[in-house]
Amino acid sequence: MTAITWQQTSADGAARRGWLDTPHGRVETPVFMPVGTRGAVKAVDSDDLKAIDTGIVLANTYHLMLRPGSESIEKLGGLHSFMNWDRPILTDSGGFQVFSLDPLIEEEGVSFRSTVDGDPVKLTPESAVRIQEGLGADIIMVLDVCVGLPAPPTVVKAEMERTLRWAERCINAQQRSDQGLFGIIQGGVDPDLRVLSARETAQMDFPGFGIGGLSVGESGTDRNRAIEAATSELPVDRPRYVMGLGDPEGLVDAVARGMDMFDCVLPTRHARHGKVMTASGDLNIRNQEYELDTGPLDESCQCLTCRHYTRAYLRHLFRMKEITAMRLLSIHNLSYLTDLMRDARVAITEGNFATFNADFRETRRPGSA
RNA sequence: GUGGCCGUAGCUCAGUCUGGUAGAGCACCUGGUUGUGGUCCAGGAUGUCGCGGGUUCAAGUCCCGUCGGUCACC
Repeated sequence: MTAITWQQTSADGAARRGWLDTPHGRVETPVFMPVGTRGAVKAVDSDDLKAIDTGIVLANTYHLMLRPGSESIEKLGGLHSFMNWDRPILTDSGGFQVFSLDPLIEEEGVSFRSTVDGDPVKLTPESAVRIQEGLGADIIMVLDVCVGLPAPPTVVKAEMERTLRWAERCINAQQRSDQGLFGIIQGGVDPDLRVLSARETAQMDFPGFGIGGLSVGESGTDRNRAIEAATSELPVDRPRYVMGLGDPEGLVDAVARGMDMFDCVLPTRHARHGKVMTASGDLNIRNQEYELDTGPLDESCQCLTCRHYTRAYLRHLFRMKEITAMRLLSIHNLSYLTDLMRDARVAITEGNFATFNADFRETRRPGSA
């Protein structure tokens, strides 16, 4: 009995719908997972997330190991209890920080300088697993090396191979049986490397697979090709998680190619910067054109923000840097992506995903509003 | 009343000594941010240089006058 299982409930072309079962319940896929780096999705709380119908959230090993420390969280009863979230949680391993914080990478592990106090911090495949076991998420990730693109092919290949070696070490380090450890596929935008990485990773029999190293500046065409290459080698009965992907078009592209899970800071970060995702395209709430606009952010949205507040009011709050603006815009953007995935699931079941995809793209086009 | 200082973009002010394309920060108007540092970056619009006269090829800058503000002293 593995902690994490996934089963397909319907499909339309390559797109697929399913159930992801975890110790904290079932999540319908495809699903978007809000990012709660330090045990909180910025600007919103767990009640807000439930109102949005968030099924699962992500938290971050690197940030939580520094503060408050996984030992503290373990003593406090684990991450679920700590953050008052009784639905599934996925923790990222710190692999992305390998990319974003530019640490020293050695075969043993990676060495960072702490972003909190400047102290040297080391993360190895074994310690990444140990820390994630202390945090107690339902799904944990292997420590990988995410290479910034573009990068020399030799570097992409070498770090993809290092990720494979580290994946083995993570499996050997795992002690808890009530968590699902996902492997991560690397290989940049080279389809051959993606195939190789996926084949080797799939042989390790993980209960699910992350596709990492994307959404780091590559074109949509390159990303889709990399996803397709990786998928060709992945088992059909395991969930596929595209790490860091969050732009609406990218999500639908990935769902069309059989991807099941996504996480991204985009909806919440954009919210804090005034950018709003809507069915008729993105808009910037600080723009002057909304000064006297009494409509909702998105006519087709039923979120708390769209039910109660006007664009004019939200523009005012945002320009005045009122904390409430961040909460309300975050609620909306998270709702938009959550609802987009819900609509995709329905379309898959009804067998009209292609129509859904075409309509989505048409209405998102600039000026179509 | 006398003396000093100040008056330049919506705001706060550089630039005046030593004349040579009207500037900065903030604010304003746009764009960017993908396994999170509420940041940051990039671009754009903005002028009766208080007013009047003079000197000069050329004045925000030098000279004279004047108006307004402010401080000190009577």
